[in-house]
Amino acid sequence: MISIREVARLAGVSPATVSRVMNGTAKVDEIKKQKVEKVILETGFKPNEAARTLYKKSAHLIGVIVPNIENPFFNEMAKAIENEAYERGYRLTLCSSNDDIEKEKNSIELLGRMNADGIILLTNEDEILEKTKDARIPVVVLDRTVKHKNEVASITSDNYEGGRISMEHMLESGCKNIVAMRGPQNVSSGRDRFKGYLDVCREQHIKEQYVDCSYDYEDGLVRTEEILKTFPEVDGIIAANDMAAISAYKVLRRHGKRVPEDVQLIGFDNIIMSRLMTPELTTVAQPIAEMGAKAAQVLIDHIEGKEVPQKNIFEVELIHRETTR
Amino acid sequence: MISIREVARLAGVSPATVSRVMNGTAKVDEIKKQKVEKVILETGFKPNEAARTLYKKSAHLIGVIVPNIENPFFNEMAKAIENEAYERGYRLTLCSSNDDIEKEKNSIELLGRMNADGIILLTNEDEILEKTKDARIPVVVLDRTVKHKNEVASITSDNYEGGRISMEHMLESGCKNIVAMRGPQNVSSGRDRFKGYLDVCREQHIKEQYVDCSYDYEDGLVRTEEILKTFPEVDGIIAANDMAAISAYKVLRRHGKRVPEDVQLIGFDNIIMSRLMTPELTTVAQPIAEMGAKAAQVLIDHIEGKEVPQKNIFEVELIHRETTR
DNA sequence: CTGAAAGCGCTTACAG
DNA sequence: CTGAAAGCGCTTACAG
Repeated sequence: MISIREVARLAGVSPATVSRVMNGTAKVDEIKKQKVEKVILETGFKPNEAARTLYKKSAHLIGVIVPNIENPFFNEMAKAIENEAYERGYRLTLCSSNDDIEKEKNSIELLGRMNADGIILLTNEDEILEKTKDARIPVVVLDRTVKHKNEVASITSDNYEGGRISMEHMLESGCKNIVAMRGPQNVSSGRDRFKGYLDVCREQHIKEQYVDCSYDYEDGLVRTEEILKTFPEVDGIIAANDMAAISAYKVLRRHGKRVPEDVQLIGFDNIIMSRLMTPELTTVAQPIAEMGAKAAQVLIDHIEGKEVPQKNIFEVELIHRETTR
Repeated sequence: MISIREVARLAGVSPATVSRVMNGTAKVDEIKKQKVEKVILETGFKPNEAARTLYKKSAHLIGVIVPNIENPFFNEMAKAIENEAYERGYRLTLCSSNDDIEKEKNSIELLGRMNADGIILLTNEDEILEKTKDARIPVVVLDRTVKHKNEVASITSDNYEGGRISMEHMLESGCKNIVAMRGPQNVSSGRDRFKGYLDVCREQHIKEQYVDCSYDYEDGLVRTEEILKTFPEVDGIIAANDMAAISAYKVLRRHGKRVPEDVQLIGFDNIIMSRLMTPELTTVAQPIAEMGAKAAQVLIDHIEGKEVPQKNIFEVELIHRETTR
């Protein structure tokens, strides 16, 4: 690999001048500038990022930490973050624990060693929070609210409103016997969605009916069985998220229930799969792409010294498709 | 951030000794060693990777280049690669073009600047091949055969056999009027699968029937409509891959066809979604996780100077689920 | 076994 | 506008 020194020699200037031409950091005599540019083109010279990083203490790198990259929701988020970060000249490294907290901690440590500029956290683990805290890197949290003061900002959607919308829609669709899956209560999305559901119940004097459920496919299977056993008269299921709704559909079909004729079904998130499945899933959409982009924007703005809003809440929207009337 | 020099000072040794303790690259007096380790622990010192990379000209970094990360197949592959690479102490950066060839080329250039150690290519673009060639980084190709001599090795599954298996299974399942989707003919997987199908047709004196189809969901929708129009008597569809099968199922249902009663359906790949959907998809499985792991192994072995097998072909397997009898 | 020194390839005060 | 010099934080011959 050719170095800046070599380029300088070929162009008859100093390395400093080559650097200035490359980065546009100072005025350079037009003749010399063109000469340097010519040499760079001819030699295919590419500056060594490690050297730059070493000097600047910034790798133009953002770490994204997700609980589980197999989950399409996180996957789509990561994609959105990546797009925005790329536009702004930052790269991404994705750290997924897959229930392996050690790996996740390692990743954060590595992020520090690699001179990462910031972290976007989609995880709720307190251990991870600790780690990010002493990594001394700015953190933006996505899909949950701020917990610690080292966290610069949070990006969420209006999960409470989403919870209300899904219940209201089930009611409007004529369900008489609705059962909700209560999502994980250790994350704000789970709590807020459920609270929205609950408030509608109270306002309409409907008795709440729910089972607990995580956001995973496997658990969705188990919990739907539980619903069918506990509430055999159920005619509407509010799933914890789209993934659980996909499980619910499968279990309903296995039990010979037609959707939406016998049981109506609504998800949450609007992951891509919700549209690919047949029947297409009615769901409450979070603007996943916009949220991811916003997270990247806010983090990078902060890295670059700008003021950023601490709270960023996105609106949700009912996507009426085929699993409800 | 504290540096190695500071650690050395606190431990009363030279930076060289600290380095030797950290890396275990030379014998160090036990007393000093313990002292250094103590200081490292207390200070939370983490070596700066940029400095290391600069000296070693290796970032322990592998680039994975996929045509489109939205495609679950590539996604699952990347996941598998990441797991294996992580075990071996390498990180990954994912480069996805999303039809943006400029972005992809930029990514490869960046890979070079970042002192990446190797590249795993899942793409077939000739322009990309050129770029990787002059990046002078070892390349392993996944899911297609070697084209250029700068490519160290290839990892594929037995697509030809898979093509045969799917056709044979449709026949055994009693289909009388089978239509195949011919996958993209510019990639070896598409060509080989189709050839397998074709050979079974010839051996059994069956007239071949097919439409062209890409590996995408959207195209799958269009092509299935085409099948239904051109071959209204169809009772078996061999999809180009699982994604196209998911589309096919949707279109079949829209036309009131029952699966598998009226039309049987088989996919290819065994992506996770094929099991999540309802009905669960019969498919020909490629061992995605093993293939990804192998790609990482072979590449890293090569980076580390070992001899590696040039051709690595994995067996495929029929996964009989609910869309065929 | 160990330290001083050189060097990896950049960038940026500093002096002119 | 421009170059010589110092420095970013490591690692590894080299000499002892």
